[in-house]
Amino acid sequence: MARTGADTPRERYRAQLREEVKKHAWEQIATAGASALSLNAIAKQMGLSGPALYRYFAGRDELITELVRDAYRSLADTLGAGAVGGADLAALARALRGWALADPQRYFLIYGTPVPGYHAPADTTAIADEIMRMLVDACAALTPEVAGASETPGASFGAHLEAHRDWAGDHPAPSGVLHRFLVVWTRLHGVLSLELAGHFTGMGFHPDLLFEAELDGLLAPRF
Amino acid sequence: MARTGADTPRERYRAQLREEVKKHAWEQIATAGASALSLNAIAKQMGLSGPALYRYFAGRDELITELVRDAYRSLADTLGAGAVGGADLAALARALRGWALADPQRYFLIYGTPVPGYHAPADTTAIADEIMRMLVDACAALTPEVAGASETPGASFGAHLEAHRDWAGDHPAPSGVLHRFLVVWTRLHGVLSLELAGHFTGMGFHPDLLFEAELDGLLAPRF
DNA sequence: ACCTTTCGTGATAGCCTCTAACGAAAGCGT
DNA sequence: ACGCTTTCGTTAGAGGCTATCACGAAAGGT
Repeated sequence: MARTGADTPRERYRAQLREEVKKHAWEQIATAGASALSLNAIAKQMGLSGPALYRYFAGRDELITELVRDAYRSLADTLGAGAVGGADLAALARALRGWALADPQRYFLIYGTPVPGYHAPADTTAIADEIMRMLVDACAALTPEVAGASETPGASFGAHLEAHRDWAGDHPAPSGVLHRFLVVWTRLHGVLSLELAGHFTGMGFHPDLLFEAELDGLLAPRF
Repeated sequence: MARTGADTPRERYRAQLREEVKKHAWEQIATAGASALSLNAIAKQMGLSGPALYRYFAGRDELITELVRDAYRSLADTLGAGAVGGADLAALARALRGWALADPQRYFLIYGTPVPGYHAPADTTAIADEIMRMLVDACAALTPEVAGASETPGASFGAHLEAHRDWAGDHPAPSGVLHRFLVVWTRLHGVLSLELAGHFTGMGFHPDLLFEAELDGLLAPRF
């Protein structure tokens, strides 16, 4: 199968120009953040004049949505490549960190400050689910037998998840695994986002060691 | 002492108008995010015309910086009020969550996606240090005697912090406490920011229970 | 009552998004 | 190879924004 569904030369050119626009967009985002993304400036950089790009993108919002989609896709592919031959949570976590450090603003485009009005389209959230599923799988592979008993004593969150596990779809993981996944997700995002936002700069310690320490705790039988 | 250093009626009026501008700014931020903040729109809302506000704020950036400062100040006051009579980490954490839920965009203005070029002024980071110090104090109060031994076996991050504890200033806490503070900070931020960003919506479970579960782990002798 | 400082205004430049109308170019079918 | 049709890129324009400037008006201080 052809990777791009472009038979006619027009669609070919169209897809190519769209990609070039997105390339410039990522450069702008990396250097000045997503809020500074200017469709007009991109047109100038490409030697085009102003409204030309509106033949290819309905507007700034559609371009950003496309970038969000590509970011999710890139993360899913990176995690998929980082977990070849069995779901290894440690490898997944380190792949996530590497991907985030390669372009912090790309990470923030997905997991950063949300725009109050914005709602991601269905196909984007589908990729987000795919990412979450990979992490759930890795968590399930971690504790295959004692999965249900890895709860912190006194905390009834596992029981609560038992009654609210619809979001996991048809995944056969016990609720203890789902709990572990949520903890993995939130803890990794916590260290990563603070590091990427620069809140550790000037503190002196190495953020990767903090990340590894948290990861160690996540891999333990009772997290 | 007077709370505002406004003796003359001009300074009085000036401070009052600045506050009114900030009030409208917070409303805009809460409903459309910080990137949609418009100095011009605020002027119109106040019955003023365009450039009038430039008598009171040097520009959009200065207004946002002022809002960031106020947000830090508000959080520091909230945490300070939530920890009267000894530093209680659980109370501090719940006060933090309540403050964040009251205005998610205000939380993101501090801990959200950073603008690549921006650097906070010194007095703002001073309030940030004050907040961190309150959390470090609460962590120190948690484990007064076995503080140094609460490390995860195999993870040498505590030893690393021993050599890089300059950021803690003159705080007498052992490195184990500093490690615990970092873990508290990153974990609470992890759950909170994902909840505030809406990444849990549609999942069915109650985010406060997840928060409480994480907090439970944080209060344990070995986190 | 005067003088000075401050305030708010309109005008202007430059950036942005996005729409509309027009001419040019390229692909497509015959 | 020729014409038709679709698409492309352009300029012009509306409306919004930040920010600066110069001017008149208002208010405070002496």
